[in-house]
Amino acid sequence: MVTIADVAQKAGVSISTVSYVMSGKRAISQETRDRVEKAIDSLGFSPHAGARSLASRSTNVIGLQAPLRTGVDVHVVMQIVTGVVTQARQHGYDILLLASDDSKALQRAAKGSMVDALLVMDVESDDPRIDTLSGLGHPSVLIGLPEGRRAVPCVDFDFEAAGWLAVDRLVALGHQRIALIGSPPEVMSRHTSYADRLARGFLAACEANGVDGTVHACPSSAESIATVDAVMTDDPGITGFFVHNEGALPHVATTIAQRGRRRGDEPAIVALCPDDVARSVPGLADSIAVPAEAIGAAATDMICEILSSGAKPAVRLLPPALTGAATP
Amino acid sequence: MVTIADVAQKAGVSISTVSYVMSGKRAISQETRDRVEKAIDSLGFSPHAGARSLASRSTNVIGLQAPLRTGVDVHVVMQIVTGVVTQARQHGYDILLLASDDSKALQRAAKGSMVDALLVMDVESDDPRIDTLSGLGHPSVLIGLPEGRRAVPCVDFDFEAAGWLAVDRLVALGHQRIALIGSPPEVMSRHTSYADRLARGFLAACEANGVDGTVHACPSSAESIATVDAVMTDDPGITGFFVHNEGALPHVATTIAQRGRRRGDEPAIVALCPDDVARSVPGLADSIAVPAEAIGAAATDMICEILSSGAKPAVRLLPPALTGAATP
DNA sequence: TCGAACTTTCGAAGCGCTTCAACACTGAGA
DNA sequence: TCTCAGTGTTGAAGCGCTTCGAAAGTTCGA
Repeated sequence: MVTIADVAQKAGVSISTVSYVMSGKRAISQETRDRVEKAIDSLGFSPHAGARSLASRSTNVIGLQAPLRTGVDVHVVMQIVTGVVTQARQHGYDILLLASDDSKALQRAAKGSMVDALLVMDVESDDPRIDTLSGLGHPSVLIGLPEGRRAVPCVDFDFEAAGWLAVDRLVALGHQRIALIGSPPEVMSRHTSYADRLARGFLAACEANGVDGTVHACPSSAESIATVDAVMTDDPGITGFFVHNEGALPHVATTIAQRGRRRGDEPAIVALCPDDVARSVPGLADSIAVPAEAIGAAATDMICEILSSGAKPAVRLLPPALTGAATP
Repeated sequence: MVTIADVAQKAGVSISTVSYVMSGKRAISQETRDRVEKAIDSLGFSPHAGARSLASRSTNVIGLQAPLRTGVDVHVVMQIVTGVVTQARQHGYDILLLASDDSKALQRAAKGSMVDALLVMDVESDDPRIDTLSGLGHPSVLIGLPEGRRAVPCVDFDFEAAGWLAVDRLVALGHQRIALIGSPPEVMSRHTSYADRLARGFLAACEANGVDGTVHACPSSAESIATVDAVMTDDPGITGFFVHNEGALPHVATTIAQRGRRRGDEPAIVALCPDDVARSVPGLADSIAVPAEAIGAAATDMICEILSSGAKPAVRLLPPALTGAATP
């Protein structure tokens, strides 16, 4: 293993000089700097992360707690993680993937000085991890928006605004009765933050626009077909659909189109999902992109800012935007 | 921060005794052990990971290079990662998620002593990372099966056997003309290892069974519908389908069923995908589960074994198994 | 010419842990 | 009684790095 001492010897300087060349924390003459850098390159030196973290009391690692259970929204989770990892590297950080999504894992990472900060995904309204985090003394950012905002920095998509946007669009297309085909029943009934916020925005917008809006939980498998069938049978007047359910989307889109054709009207669907998912489903009027990768990147930016400049905790909601009609 | 010295003082023993209690590397009397453990608990001590890695020259971290690009097989990637993370924790390891999927990232992690070993996913037939790995001096396991097996340990699903199994099943169901609806064209044309192996097994089994088999690349979006349409039009005699394309599966299943109904026969589909994906798609005859989580776990087990007992590199292929008919 | 004020480089003290050699005991065998 | 093996515990030497205080060298104004 090449150590900083080897580099120092080769460059004919002291160990501390090498260290200062690398960190830039003290002025070093150009000539010396060149010599040291050449030595570093030619020896292929890279500093021992453990030694560095021991001496500097920081690891340059961020812990990421991601919901690894398969199920809803794999694409979204994946893209958020991608955004986090990519952006972290930009800032010179690496990502430690935390296993279980409990408080224990967070504590282990923090107290063992394995990470400088923590990023927690899939936060629920009354998540016990929030308390854990505040007791930990490590900076942290939540991806998600818990109820009764505590003084914890959060980053999320503005689901409420997305609800409004979808309704506005469907109304503009001339639809008077609108249904939100949403998350699976288990997500709805846990009152997961994003599902609640979406429904809230959706219903408020319906009322503001003077149109009829209903919210329906929907399994994310093929069973979604039955759900949609039931909705369309119960109220044949519904012609506008706002779908937020990645797994169900292909089934739902097909079903709605078929039944619409059969009864002779033209239902419209606005989907809320990542862009590439929308693109792979035919027959969508429009879609609202969940900017999953951007969410991950934003959360990472925020935590890096807190780490470097001690920035204040803040809540950041990324605004929704309509994407033009997808696959015809 | 609580250090080992605090624990030692509280327990009235030396630092080294505390260390030996934790590592179990030397005999310690039960009485002393109890006292130390009580001190550890009451102080909430957890050792500094950096200090530990500096002194012991091992990090208890495994680097995982996962293909984070969205696209094909998000579920599979996700499940493999889950398997890896979960199993690693069982063995006392944590996972460092490597950003870009190039050699640089591997070198950075290894040479910086950030990890004890490397796990590399999505390996292609002639992947340059294989050479990088052998030059690194760190144990590593590939998830995937590169061509011309080098002396690198590999874990993967036995795609070739899966090809045989699917054909056997379709033949048993009475189908005489069979099509493999496979990966997207870009995957096929890169000669990605798994796609090749699947096709090889499929074609060999067709020949052995004396049935007609053809292989078709297929986009993983709704465009897959056109592909299947074309296949069924070109050769109306094809009634058995073997689908290995997660994104296309819902579309393909629907299309095949519809056209089959229209022309009055009963095509059968065997899908190759994770179990829960299969369950969410209606109309599958059977499916062959890709045991993604098990693959991740197996790879992790293998690398841990190499780390602990210096086990020999080996290739391990997980066998396919038919899962009973899915959603009716 | 002298010292103040810089600039550039260095020495050494840790950071918190592991581990080796060695020490202090105990009990058993000679 | 003395030695010897075995058991349990300790002191101290690092592991490779950062960083502080200070030394050495330079420049400049008085």
